[in-house]
Amino acid sequence: MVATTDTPPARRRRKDGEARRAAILDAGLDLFSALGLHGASVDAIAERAGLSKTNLLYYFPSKEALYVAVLRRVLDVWLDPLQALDAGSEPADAVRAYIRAKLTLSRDAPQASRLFCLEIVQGAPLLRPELEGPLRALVETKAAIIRGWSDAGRIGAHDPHHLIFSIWAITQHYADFAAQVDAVTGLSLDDPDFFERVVASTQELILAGLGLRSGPADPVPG
Amino acid sequence: MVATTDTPPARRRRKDGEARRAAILDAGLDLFSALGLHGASVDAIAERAGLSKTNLLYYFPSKEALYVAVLRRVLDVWLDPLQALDAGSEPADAVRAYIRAKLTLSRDAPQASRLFCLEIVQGAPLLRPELEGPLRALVETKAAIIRGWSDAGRIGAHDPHHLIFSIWAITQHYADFAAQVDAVTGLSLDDPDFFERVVASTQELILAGLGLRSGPADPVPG
DNA sequence: GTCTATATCGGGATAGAC
DNA sequence: GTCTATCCCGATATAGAC
Repeated sequence: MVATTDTPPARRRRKDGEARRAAILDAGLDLFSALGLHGASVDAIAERAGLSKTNLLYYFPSKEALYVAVLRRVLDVWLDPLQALDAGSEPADAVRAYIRAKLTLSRDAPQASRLFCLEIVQGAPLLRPELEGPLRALVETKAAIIRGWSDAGRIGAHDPHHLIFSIWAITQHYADFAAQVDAVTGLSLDDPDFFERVVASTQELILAGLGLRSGPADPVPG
Repeated sequence: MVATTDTPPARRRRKDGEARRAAILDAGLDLFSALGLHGASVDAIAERAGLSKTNLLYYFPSKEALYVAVLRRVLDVWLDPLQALDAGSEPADAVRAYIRAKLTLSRDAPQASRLFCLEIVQGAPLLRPELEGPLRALVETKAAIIRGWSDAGRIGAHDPHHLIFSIWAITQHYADFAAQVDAVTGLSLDDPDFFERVVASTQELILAGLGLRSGPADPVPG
């Protein structure tokens, strides 16, 4: 088939290719997060992405290569909110904002959270270097900020690592264990009311742990 | 070793069978928790359990049947500590004990925690009924106890479900995300010192959230 | 870039001897 | 209860035409 538009064929093809790749990555995230690396088949991913199995393997040389590509993309989203936690803000505001950002991510990108969880639970065979490098460095930076706050008496003394882990654990729980939360309560973060209650409860818990009285609620964006 | 005693052959054989089954279940837990249902092969499980693949399939009719058996066993261990949380105790003592029990489980049975996590993250396809039945009922019972405490003014007002989820999330985090905790801190719950610090931090955080401790976490009152 | 056809293989499960 | 041999299917990946 020839190019039927006046768009230069080369450019056109490349743009389609990018869209195709993105669709494949999306489909991969869907299925890998639900079924695991070995539970998801290339065939099923291809079908969801709207192309054939062989065609998918034209874009990614192998299933594992696709999996790694999906995972890399997830990790980027992952590190994002923590980057934003900065020393300049008031501690209570910074922590509140961070909790809301993490829970928003759990609501809007639960599959990314789950895939990340699957990978870590299984020992992070592929992610280990990323965790020991960039993640560790980032956590140390932020831990230093928190320690600075407590040294200045702006928050109570608390192990910064444990604080960060606790926030991660609680906020990601609502994405990773959504099936359990739903089974027990019948609710999910997609319910706006429930979402706000979870945000408030988590903020109260963490701020109380830091010895900060829970002040006025943070502004709801939107 | 052969049966050279006067033990009746039938009884003896049955006892061996039970031991075999247990060995298979152990091996299954090892591999399923590390590789997932589809990632672990019957062959590998059999090898770890010290028998042949076909022989394993004499004890369990199929891979999935074995997987379910492993999962059921995990669930029993799972529900155990929550059962122990009772209304009679002082709230602070009950919560402290529960947190310690859960973290002890995370230390001593991390694979069980991880397998459970894998299953829930993937939507709990097999466990759903158990979650909506027994687990939900148990949580409701315990939530009622907690609500009773806050109604009586013995703890601050706090959503009981969120409290339970938070405790689960934090305590299981140290088993399920052990790879990440290790990558960031270089420590694990197997380190007795680290274990005690995690117990103390978690207890302080949760108790503060319940209003059972005022101000920053400071073990020395004064 | 996309298709059809096919090579190849691992792994779950069964048959039947002992 | 345990073994050897085998069947069979699904799934990854490749070859080659268009």
